Amino acid sequence: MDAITIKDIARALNLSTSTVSRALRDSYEINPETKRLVVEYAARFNYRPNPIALSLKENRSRVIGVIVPQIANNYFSQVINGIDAVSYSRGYQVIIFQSHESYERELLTVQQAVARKADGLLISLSGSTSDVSHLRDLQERKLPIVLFDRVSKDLDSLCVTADNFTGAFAATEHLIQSGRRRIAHLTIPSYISITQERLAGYRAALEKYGLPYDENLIRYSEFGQNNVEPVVNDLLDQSPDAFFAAGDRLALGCLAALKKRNVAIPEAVSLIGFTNTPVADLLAPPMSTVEQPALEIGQVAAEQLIDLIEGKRKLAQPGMIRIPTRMIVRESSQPVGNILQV
Amino acid sequence: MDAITIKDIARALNLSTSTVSRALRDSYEINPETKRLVVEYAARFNYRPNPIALSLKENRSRVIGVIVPQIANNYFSQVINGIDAVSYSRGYQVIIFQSHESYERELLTVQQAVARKADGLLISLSGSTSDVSHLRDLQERKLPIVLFDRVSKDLDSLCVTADNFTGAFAATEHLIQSGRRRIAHLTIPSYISITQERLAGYRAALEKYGLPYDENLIRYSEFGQNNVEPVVNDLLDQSPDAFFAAGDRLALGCLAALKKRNVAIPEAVSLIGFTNTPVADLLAPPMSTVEQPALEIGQVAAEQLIDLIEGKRKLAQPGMIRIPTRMIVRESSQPVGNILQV
DNA sequence: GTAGCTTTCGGTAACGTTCCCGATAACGTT
DNA sequence: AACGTTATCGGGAACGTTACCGAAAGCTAC
Repeated sequence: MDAITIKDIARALNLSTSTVSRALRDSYEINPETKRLVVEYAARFNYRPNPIALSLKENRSRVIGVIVPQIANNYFSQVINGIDAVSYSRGYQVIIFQSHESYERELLTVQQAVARKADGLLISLSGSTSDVSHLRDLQERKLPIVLFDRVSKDLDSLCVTADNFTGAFAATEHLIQSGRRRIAHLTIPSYISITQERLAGYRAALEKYGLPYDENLIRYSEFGQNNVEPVVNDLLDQSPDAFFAAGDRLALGCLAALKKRNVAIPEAVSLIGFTNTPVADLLAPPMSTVEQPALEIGQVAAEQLIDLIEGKRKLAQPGMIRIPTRMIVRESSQPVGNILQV
Repeated sequence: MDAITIKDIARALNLSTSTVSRALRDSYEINPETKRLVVEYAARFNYRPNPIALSLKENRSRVIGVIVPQIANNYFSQVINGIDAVSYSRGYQVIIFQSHESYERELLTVQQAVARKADGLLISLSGSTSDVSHLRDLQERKLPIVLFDRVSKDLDSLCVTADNFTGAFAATEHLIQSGRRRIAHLTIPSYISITQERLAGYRAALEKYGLPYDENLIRYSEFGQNNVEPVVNDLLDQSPDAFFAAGDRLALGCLAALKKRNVAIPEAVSLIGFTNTPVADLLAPPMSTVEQPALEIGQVAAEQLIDLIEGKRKLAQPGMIRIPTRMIVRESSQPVGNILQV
């Protein structure tokens, strides 16, 4: 037995489909008695409106497309949780796509989302995306888009990110204040906005304390933990006394590489990550981190997008919403003299 | 401008929609010249068939519904990656739903997936699900369903899980062989199948070595790291010399609780988890784990489901596919005398 | 030269739903 | 008594696509 339709109800009750439709939507022009009949019958046979038929008819779907580089990343899955919670409570369904850090896959998934008539898109750009014209096209076709985390200034859209500058500034300042002078910065490929913001925060902190900005201490690493190790090894030749890693994977990869080389943390080098892993204080040593409010970013992004979809906010009103970060100092970035106290 | 449809092409080329449709599907009964015209025009205006219209017409959607308790869990996100890879290459799209370990949410999401005309369902049961009649109903309506990880014997479906019994047996045996005698087992609520399988493996290993099975050493914990701590504290009163945690969250929660109580690992108690976290060897101490092949479970489950959907496998042919686990011994379960060697 | 075949296309219904336009009564108004 | 109003319902089209049925034109074959 397949699902019951409005036609089945109409046939069974000797009514027309339009009457049944109106009865179910509680239209004023239907006799209360008829309404009762229809509603009861529908309830008895567990009638559910077919969302596909509705999508076809109304050219909308009550679906939000979410495109992230990777689901298997605690940061993104927490963002998705935030998106999910808000969408759910406002009557939208979420479809998740992964770009796998590939520009081509991002293009494909965006097309799929559009084909599925998603009412709006929530996107964190892939690491290899440097051209956002595919998104600009969609925006010109009036498709609501909100970017989060990995945003781009080349697109006039609403963006929701962590306060990367302030977070990076605080992390760097913390390292400087705990006596570090040669602070390496490990970050992700550079088109992505967050890279530049964090780099700017790092640089601003150096400047504040009169430290030189040494390009040899900046390294870009591709994604994936395995790619981090050679970069870290390479950086060690510059004899840094601290690492500031600009991302989740980077921080863990950095930690793993340093441990493999038997570099003492925090005695030899200090380490602080820009991340969101819940196990940071279970690591060896417990890792200092700048925490991004992933859940909140997801919630805010979803709220903004749905406001956009429902016309509560005007389209093409770009802007940047920054959610504050929180620095958590743990053992990995203690000043050397203080280690025993911890 | 909205997306171009078959009608637009027909109008522009002075053809009928049926001709255009057939031309695009490369039907033999269309003049090659006409075909060329249509295909070129479609390519030029970037025509994409509307999947919603197709779903409505064919009562299928090329969509697989995946229902997991939580996305923000490395195990599940890896499974999803496996599902995603296979589905993608076989032309299916994946829609992910979260049950948030709630039976009610599971019911709801299943209904949504069905309403969206998912061609099949891939489900890992929620922790509070003890009744699977909602799934049995769907199965009787010929909807292909494959369970993974958290499966139920009350449903005659294909199941894909890790080899929980063998994995738990190996973990317990390893603890025994490294000199532990009072091995606590921390596990999740008991309706779920994996609980029972792992418990059975644990018990079998005890029996093999003539150790008593002490129910006081078995504890069930709800999900969420915060819920683990009181359970661990309670267990410590039974003076165990080892912990075998049956899940991702449990192992981490256990580690956190033990560290908080300053219980030395592995000197005082040994710890081994049944988990999938990529940071296990970065923890303090590096945590021994029984690794579940999450990616492979996802791949196999997706393959089985798609075979089912495409009729390559007969329906209602229940079975259990067990994917081997792999035990990785790290410092947290070293015999006390050996610690310094590591 | 007529029957039958092939080639190539068009028309229409159908999937489930909503919305617009009527239609039919019963009723009230003047 | 003629007309407008209200309450209640049905019919049809439309969303994009495909499948079935048919139909015209040209051809072959007897």
